[in-house]
Amino acid sequence: MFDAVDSRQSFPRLEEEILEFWKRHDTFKKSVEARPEDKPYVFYEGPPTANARPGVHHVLTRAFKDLFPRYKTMRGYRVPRKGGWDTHGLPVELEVERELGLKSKLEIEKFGVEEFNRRCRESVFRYVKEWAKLTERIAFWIDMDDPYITYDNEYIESVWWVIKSLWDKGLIYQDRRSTPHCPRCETSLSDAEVALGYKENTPDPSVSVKFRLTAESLAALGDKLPAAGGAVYVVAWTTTPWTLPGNTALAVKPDATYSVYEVEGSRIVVASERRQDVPEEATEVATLPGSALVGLHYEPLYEPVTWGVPASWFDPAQDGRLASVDDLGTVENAYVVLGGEFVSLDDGTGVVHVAPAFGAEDFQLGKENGLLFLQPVDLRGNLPDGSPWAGQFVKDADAGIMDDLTERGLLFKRGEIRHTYPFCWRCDTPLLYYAKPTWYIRTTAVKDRLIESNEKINWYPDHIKHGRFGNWLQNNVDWALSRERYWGTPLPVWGCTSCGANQCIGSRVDLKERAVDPAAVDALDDFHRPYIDRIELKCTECGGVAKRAPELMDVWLDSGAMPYAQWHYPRENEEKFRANFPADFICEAVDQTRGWFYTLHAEAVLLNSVGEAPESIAFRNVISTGHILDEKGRKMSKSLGNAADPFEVIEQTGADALRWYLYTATRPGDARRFSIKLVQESLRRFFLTYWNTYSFFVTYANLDDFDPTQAGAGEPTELDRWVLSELNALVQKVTDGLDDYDPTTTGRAIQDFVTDLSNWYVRRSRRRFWRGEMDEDKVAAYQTLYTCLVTVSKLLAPFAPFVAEAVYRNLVCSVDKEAPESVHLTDWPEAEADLVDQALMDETRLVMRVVSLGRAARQKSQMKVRQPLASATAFVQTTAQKEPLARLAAQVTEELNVKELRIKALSEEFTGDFTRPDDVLAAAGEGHVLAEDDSGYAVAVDTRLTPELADEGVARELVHRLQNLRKAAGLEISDRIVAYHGDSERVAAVLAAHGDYVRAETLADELVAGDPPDGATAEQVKIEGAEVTLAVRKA
RNA sequence: GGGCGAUUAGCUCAGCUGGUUAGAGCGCGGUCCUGAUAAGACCGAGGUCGGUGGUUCGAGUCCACCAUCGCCCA
Repeated sequence: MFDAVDSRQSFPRLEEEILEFWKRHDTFKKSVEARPEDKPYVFYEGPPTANARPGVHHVLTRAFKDLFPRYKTMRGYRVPRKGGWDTHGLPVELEVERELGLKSKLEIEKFGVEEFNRRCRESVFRYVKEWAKLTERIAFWIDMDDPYITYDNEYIESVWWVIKSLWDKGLIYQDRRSTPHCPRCETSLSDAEVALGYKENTPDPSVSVKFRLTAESLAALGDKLPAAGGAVYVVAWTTTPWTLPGNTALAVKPDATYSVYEVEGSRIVVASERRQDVPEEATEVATLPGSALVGLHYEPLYEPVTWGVPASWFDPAQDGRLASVDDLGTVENAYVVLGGEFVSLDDGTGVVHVAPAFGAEDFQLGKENGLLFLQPVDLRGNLPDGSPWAGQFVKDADAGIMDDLTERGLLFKRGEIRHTYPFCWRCDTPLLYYAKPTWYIRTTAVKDRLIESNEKINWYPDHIKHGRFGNWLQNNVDWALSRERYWGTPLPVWGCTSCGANQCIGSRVDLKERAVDPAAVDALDDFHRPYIDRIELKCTECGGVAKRAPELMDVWLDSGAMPYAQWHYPRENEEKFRANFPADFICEAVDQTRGWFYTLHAEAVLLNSVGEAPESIAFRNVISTGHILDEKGRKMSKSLGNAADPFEVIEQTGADALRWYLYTATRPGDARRFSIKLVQESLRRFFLTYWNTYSFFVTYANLDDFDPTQAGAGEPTELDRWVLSELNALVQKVTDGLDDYDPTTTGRAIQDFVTDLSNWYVRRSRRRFWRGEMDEDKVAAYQTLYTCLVTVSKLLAPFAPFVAEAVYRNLVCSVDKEAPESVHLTDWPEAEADLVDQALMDETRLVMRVVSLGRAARQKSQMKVRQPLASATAFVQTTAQKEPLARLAAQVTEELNVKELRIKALSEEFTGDFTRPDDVLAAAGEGHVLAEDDSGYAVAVDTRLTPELADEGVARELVHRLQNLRKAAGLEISDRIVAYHGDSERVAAVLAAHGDYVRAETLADELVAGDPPDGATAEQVKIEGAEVTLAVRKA
């Protein structure tokens, strides 16, 4: 006996029971350990940070992350799934800063780094309970008992090893370069981080500024200008007025033509192509080539030296390194006009303002040309004390600077533009490009390998491979590694306080060997700041004392090091690491393209290139999921308040329905609109259909004491063969689809099968289950439906682990004590190719089409289906289609409730290629009503009723009414009844002829004419227009 | 400014290598069926397949340009 199945099952409750079962039986662990160790399938968990609540978008990736390991497990692979937590970095610090009300690094240091970091460590697991709960509730099977945690000393030690491996090959270097800098967090950001924070339509000033040529330069121009006239100004354009105090050069395009205009009493120089930006009243007095301007000097707008800003220059004698300058006059290229092909004439004035302390190109120009270097902005983005805008943030100082220039007559034009500008991805402060010393990984050294090994990775969706990710690799720049912060993996570099030599350590052992006080290293139980900073090393060059470089590492480096660090490789677990590298499968949202996907890839390629990683890829297959949008197509975000709470959804629909929706709604890479209504639809449309089919089976199987292990095979009908053919075709399709990492079309195929199973197979087979005796036909029907339900439960297991489990346990475990106790411990079904009969499947589609047309014809004729008709005539296209349709005619006649199906081929009835419906109708015969479809198939029904047919119709009507009454009376399906009918000659006559039929259908022991007794369930009905009372009571 | 992706019914989505009159589900109106079904069937309303050109005997599908949206880059 199977457990009774409630067709009104609450799925959330069911799932909670299954969760209990899994917990009690340790099913996850068993599913991993049941598979051989020498057949691994490797999954990497991209670690989340548990310092915020999980959302629906986390369910999305986790649903996909869960599916493939489950599938591969059933295919016989061992799939360990080690969890992980990302615990470092700016996001964590910011959260703690907010709580403590700290606003700057100075305040953090006053507060104390030790306590600050302690709080960071605490905060990262603040929402770990919610994460654990969600993980469990959606059946994301992952080992949370032994996760890797990026703040563990072991993890940090492995990350150090990564750096040391690269350091030894010269791939880590420090350089002063223009780096994106967050003035609030006071730290550099990597390209990847900058990419997270671009904002469109950001307003900025757009100003053109006049730089006055020196008298000497004016003289040098000599006769290229008209003799008369006053000062000459070169006009440069910028959107960052605050960088103007740092200006030390201008650049023009040497082969472009520049015009000299006279306007408002002065002469200005602007590229001739930019005439439209000059007032109309300006008159051109001369033109000169850009090359004529190169080498001229101009007067600085500001003299930051007088504010106390130290001056330096790019000393060519020292490879362009910065050297301090006491007297600006000694620098030849101070405030000079340079020539540069990069200068654009598409916007601005054709003259570029150069401030080496800020822009990347500017810095490079400075290096190449021995320019002055002035940095009049501190790391917090404020102007210096001696300046007129002392302590003002640069963006706030813009206005003051523009006012000042206006007053001095040096502002040529002032406006506003809107463009895309980068902001800090965490704290939303506008980023400043800022030249300062930063540590880099020389990823550009392995750029070709990065691109080459990307070819070995299988991307879903595939356009990411050469699109977004490939382009990113093509544009690779060195990875800015260092962060001037507190909570993160410390950079393992120590610099000598006497000779300046740097050394890098790769382990605790290294550290101890080189330490001034080795005992202090033994006593070190936390590798974080400030403790690590207290360790001093002996300089390897001069024997002096080396102190740790103050920087931390980019938190993304932690994440990319996870293949090694999760095992504490190479200090431990060499074999585990080798067995688990690279991953077969990873999955994250598309924003990880330049995040985790890149860091994993970059670190694998780097380590492989220095001989430390066995492969040049970290993962073979990757699914990148799209974003989840709200109902209106907007991105879900906390600030909009439109983020759906996954727990709420699950409470209403269950986790399986949510998972199913996420798999089947759109291809994984596409953005998707989410609403609970859509999840409810997937529940109704798919799960309820499957569940009801299952419930139907159990109801009748229990009535018949059907035991699939004892009953034998029975005698399968064409219908059975058909559905088994469809089933095996489905198994093949699902297997291929999942091998191809495509759960979407695969899930839809399962859905289509279940629809056919319910709406055709079961619908067409119902009577076989109702019939009294257990004959071979009935056994075949049971076995067939049983096979379908059980096989689908296995196919469904990776997608909808709960429902699959419930069906499997009840259908299989209750009758087979030898069977695995969980569907997740079973083997994946094999498609039996010899059961797939394509011709039969095609023929059945033809039957369905004919039935559909027949129903349309009945609809047109206004003849209820309950009323039997003499015949239907099907018009198929070709002679060849007649035979199979005739063979399957019983399915049509039953479904259409006609006595006979006549079959005609259009190709035989008509010649020529055009057939009018009228002709077809005529061919069907008198009294027919016709329906035809777009493809030229047609079915006609004969609407002429004989008295016998009419009687049968009444009998059917009586059965229908009595069945409704049974239901209304709340009777069990197998209860026997006594039926009553009021006085009606018509009814009496019909029952005289069809009484046996009515009794059999309604399980009536007696059909009594006359008034029903008290307690019977009665109803007034109309039979052929006459009122009749019908009633039933339990016999 | 450049790159990638998307744009098909009110909504969510199919539509393979070009091939008659473009589909499904939900929703809406109607009819029917039903002792598994919160279901199902049939009919109907609802589409200039984002736009404009082009290639072709033939374009939702291929090409070019444009528009809108999303993501990414400068």
